[in-house]
Amino acid sequence: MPQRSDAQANRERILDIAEDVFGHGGKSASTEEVARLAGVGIATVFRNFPTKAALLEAVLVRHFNRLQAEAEARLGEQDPGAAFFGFFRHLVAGAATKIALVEALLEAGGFGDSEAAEASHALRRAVGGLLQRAQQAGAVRNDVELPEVYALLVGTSRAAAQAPLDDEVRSRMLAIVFAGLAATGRTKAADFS
Amino acid sequence: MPQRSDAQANRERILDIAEDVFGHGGKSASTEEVARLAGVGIATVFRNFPTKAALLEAVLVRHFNRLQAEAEARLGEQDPGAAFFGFFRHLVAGAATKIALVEALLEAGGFGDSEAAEASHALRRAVGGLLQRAQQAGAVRNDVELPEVYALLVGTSRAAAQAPLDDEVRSRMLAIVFAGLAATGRTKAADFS
Amino acid sequence: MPQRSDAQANRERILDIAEDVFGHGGKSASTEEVARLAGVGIATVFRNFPTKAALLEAVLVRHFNRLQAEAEARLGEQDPGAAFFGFFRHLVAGAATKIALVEALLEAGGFGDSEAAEASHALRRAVGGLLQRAQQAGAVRNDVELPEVYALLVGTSRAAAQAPLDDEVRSRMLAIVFAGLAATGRTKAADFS
Amino acid sequence: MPQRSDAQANRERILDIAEDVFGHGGKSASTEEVARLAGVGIATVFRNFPTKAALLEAVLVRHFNRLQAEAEARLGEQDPGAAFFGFFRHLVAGAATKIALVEALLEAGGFGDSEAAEASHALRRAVGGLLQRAQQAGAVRNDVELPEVYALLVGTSRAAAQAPLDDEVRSRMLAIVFAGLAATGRTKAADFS
DNA sequence: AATGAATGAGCTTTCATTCAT
DNA sequence: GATGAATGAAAGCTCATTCAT
Repeated sequence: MPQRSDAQANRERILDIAEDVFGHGGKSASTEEVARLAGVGIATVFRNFPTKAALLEAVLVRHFNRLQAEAEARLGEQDPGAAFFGFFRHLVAGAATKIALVEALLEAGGFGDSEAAEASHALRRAVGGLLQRAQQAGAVRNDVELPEVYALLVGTSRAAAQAPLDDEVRSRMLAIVFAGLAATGRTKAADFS
Repeated sequence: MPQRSDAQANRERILDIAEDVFGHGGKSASTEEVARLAGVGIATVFRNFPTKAALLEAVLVRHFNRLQAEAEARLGEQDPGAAFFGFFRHLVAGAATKIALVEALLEAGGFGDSEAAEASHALRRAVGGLLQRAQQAGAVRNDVELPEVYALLVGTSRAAAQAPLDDEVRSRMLAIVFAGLAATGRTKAADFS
Repeated sequence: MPQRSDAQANRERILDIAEDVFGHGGKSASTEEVARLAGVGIATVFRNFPTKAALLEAVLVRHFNRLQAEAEARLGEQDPGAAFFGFFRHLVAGAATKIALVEALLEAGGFGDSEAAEASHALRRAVGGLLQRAQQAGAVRNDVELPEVYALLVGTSRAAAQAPLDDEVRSRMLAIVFAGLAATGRTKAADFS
Repeated sequence: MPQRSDAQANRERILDIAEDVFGHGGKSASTEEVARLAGVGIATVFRNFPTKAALLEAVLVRHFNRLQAEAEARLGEQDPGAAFFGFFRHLVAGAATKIALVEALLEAGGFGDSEAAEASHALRRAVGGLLQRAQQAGAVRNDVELPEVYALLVGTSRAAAQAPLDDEVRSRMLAIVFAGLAATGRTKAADFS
């Protein structure tokens, strides 16, 4: 029972734990477990997030924002191909234990006009930026477009989030996708595999 | 609410509805909804499938068996490349509204030594057969192996199962994956896209 | 599935099995188990006994009637003391695995005007006859009356019906009660222990 | 429906009501009825006792502990015979409306190594203490042992718990048992009847 | 007459959410 | 603000009973 601890700190701790709990157990994990692991009362969770959906959304927004920041940071890298494929790999690797997050990734429009929808779109735009640069640099075929690339990002993340997919298989799976995305056969993309 | 209409027909209708319901809502959809949509009492569902898990398993077994039959039928086709890529496309297209089923696809071993586990492995073996023939025929790179191919099958299915992914995007997504799998650049696989 | 078997035989088999099932599991045992063990369909049970309560009652009536017959048979024995104490011991020993039956023994008035109530009263009267003769013969104290004797019969039966009460303990328990009932200390009653 | 009145008081009220409800209806009485009579929501019952079995156990433990305390208090009495027979009478009188509790009394070992098993054994030991002192004082025959005495305790309680057994009959029933337990004929024990 | 599939009410248990402290 | 006890609406599952065959 933390006394007079800063409310903001509580909110962050709840989000951290929720990300973990929902990541492992899916959205069907219980709010009470979040509260318990966060070391706060259940009512404190509901004070900060009036609804379970709101909590889930907050987790997603934060996660999307992080990914967006990561993507935008890579926009400034020298090698646009390395930037694009590196981000792709980074996102998929990070999804390994975040089932619920990945589930939400594609539901772009499913959030209504919520903050989560906006965060999701912003991430998508950032990925679009990486793709465009990679195409202009000749690292990715010019005839692919964002929707299918994004779908692949989500799909491979989803595959990686399941339990029995070890690192090596994930790597080989990505090598195939990258080969398909690469401008000239698979040679170039293989560099990032 | 039909009574005593025909036991076998009832069982099949329950399975059909359950495939639909669990396909959309995931395994968290309620058994009661299955019963209601099937037009039977809740107890009838539980008479046929003593447990919710048993119902889900029965749905999966039937689905896996269908896919396996489809895969094995294609083993006899003349063009091994067309057989492999055609089946891949077929499976992904069919996954469009079957979220939970796809979820279960990768959980392969998670069923203990149940019937579902065996059905899942049988499907995997059948896919392995298609892959092997396609490689021998030079349609698929020799350095890819079943685990990553299966992961891609699952991942792209998962991506396709989400709501706002229309046919064209799905097709273009698969074109990328097929290009990555194709033996010589993307030329060959593109034929099946 | 017995075909065209005599209906009466079915009824008897159901009663036999029900006595066993309810004896072990109490009245909360399921009717379906009775049907299964009797080798008949569930509907056959309900055709013969329109209600679970009716089945239970039929079991009780038969059991009470048997005990009554046994008691009345002993009325003709030469030694009234041996007749009384012997019947007491017989009833308690027989109760060992018949929880539900014993439960019902004391509920004399609880059956309304049903057949079971009559059977229960008839048994009670028969026990009264044995008691009276034993008292007239000087084997049982004259100041005890049927209500408390019947209560002891039921109580010791109940104790014996519980699982971990082995034969020897039951015997020693009865020896105490018999000593209390005997006219002159415990000497006489001990003869029957 | 009081809210947040006082947790401990609520817990006690639930236990009180449960003792009553299970006492009358046996363990097949519904938890929902306990909640309703206690004036709390069903979930409140399950918050305090995570399982129906746990609730039943808690009721039993409390009951056993009370009886044990009573027995031990009587260990200090001057007249060991009065202590033993008095406790016997007290326990049987108290059982009048506690069918299920009495049922549980003999199932002693049936609880695994739960708290209820320990409480039951402790009670049994306390009764053993009373018995031993009464025997040393010459108030109870030396050749009786705890198992049969305990069985009689349970059996007479069971008999007394049934509906139509009025006070006088119960008293006369006990007089018989006490006469059987008494060291020299029935003279001595009759004093406590 | 016999069957067993179908039924719906009811039970135990869980969980998001509210509210008195 | 924070707490956690209390809530009621499901959910999964069982069982006595009915009814078409």
